[in-house]
Amino acid sequence: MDHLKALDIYRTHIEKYIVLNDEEWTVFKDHLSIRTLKKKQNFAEPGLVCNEVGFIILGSVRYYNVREGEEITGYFSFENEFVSSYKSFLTRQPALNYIQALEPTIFVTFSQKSMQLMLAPPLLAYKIERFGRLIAEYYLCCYEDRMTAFITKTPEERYLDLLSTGRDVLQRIPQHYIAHFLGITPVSLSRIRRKILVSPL
Amino acid sequence: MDHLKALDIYRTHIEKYIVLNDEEWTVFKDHLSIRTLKKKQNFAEPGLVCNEVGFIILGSVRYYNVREGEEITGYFSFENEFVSSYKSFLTRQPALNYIQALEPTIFVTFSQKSMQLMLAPPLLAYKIERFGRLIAEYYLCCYEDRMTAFITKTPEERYLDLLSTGRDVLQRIPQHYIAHFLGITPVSLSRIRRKILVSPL
DNA sequence: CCAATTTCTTATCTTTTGTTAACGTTTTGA
DNA sequence: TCAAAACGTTAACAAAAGATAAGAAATTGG
Repeated sequence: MDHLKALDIYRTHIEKYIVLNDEEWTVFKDHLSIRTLKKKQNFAEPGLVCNEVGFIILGSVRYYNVREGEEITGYFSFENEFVSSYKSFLTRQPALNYIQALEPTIFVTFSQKSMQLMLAPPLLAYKIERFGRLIAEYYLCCYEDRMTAFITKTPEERYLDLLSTGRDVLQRIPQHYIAHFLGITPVSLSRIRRKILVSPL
Repeated sequence: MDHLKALDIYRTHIEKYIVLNDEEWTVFKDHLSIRTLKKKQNFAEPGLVCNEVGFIILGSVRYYNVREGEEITGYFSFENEFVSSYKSFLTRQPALNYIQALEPTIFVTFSQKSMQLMLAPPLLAYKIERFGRLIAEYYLCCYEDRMTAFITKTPEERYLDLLSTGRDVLQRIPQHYIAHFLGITPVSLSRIRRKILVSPL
């Protein structure tokens, strides 16, 4: 995967948010970097401000917190999704969570500083405001769905939802990560799976 | 509470997001409405697109879903907070939840249509893009905190957090609403409260 | 002011979930 | 390739939470 190819993919995907002409893209592109992580390396970690918003070209990450020595996985992201400890990025407060590569992962990233520069009025400001708005809205919709599921559904239902909509998530991710993502323990998820196997639906 | 007073309060509060000069305010103001709800009336409901973003001048609301005939309260908002079924507002898909006034409540609102009009390039567009970005970011930070608490904390800890940071929430809201907000049943919350009373800290 | 409703607590019983540990399988990395 | 580590399942027990019901207290709405 060479850099130009990665940037092309990025440009194509953000066209859902903002369409840049060649002049704008030239400026924007200079604010983008390629970042690669090996498996288990961190994109973000607690105590450090997350200064970047990434976009996964290839690979995947998990978001997790450490509580009483245990890792609790809260979320995953895959190809063509944005990745950031976004509250930290926005507020410049230290992050509370790790973001860790689950496999060798290639990102296109821009920094908080670049965001500020591009928001300063010359060429791109207007479109970057929109870009920032749409990224925030994208995250917000994810969170709203997830929060609603937690309030109104049982762990078993959330697992079944994941089964039906979950693309290849369940194949690519260790099951005990999925368990925490669902808000339960790995043992409990194993029980739910057996129950479903025995009496499917 | 007369309308001019309410609009003044609104203008003051949104200055955290965008500062409008008098000309801009004049235009913006024409897109604002005052909406009042009696106790138990709905700001939004399932099946209908939520076409407004409100801001509470006086009063409070709860967000809730209905599941198997039971109302499950997921969130609250009070004075000086935005109110909307925001994903519905953004996507123009029907909302999944009710938003109900907990007491007689006064809102300043703008509509989806106004948002679109103000985003169309003449005077305000740039500032409205920013406004939209900052509202989305505001919501996103709320959601991120809440989601993290759900993944990493027990119901008892979430209740203690609410006790320490909860302003007057606990005084103003029936306890069984709080219970669902914490992700547990009212009976269970009652038990947690007793446990804390018996052995505080 | 008072009856009706809502709210909170408590008790009992049931179900679900967590904890710990054991065991077999799979994956990993040197 | 092979030993170590990670992973998933299962069992047994403990702890937490849900369901239901009853009763007291508080609030509400005529």
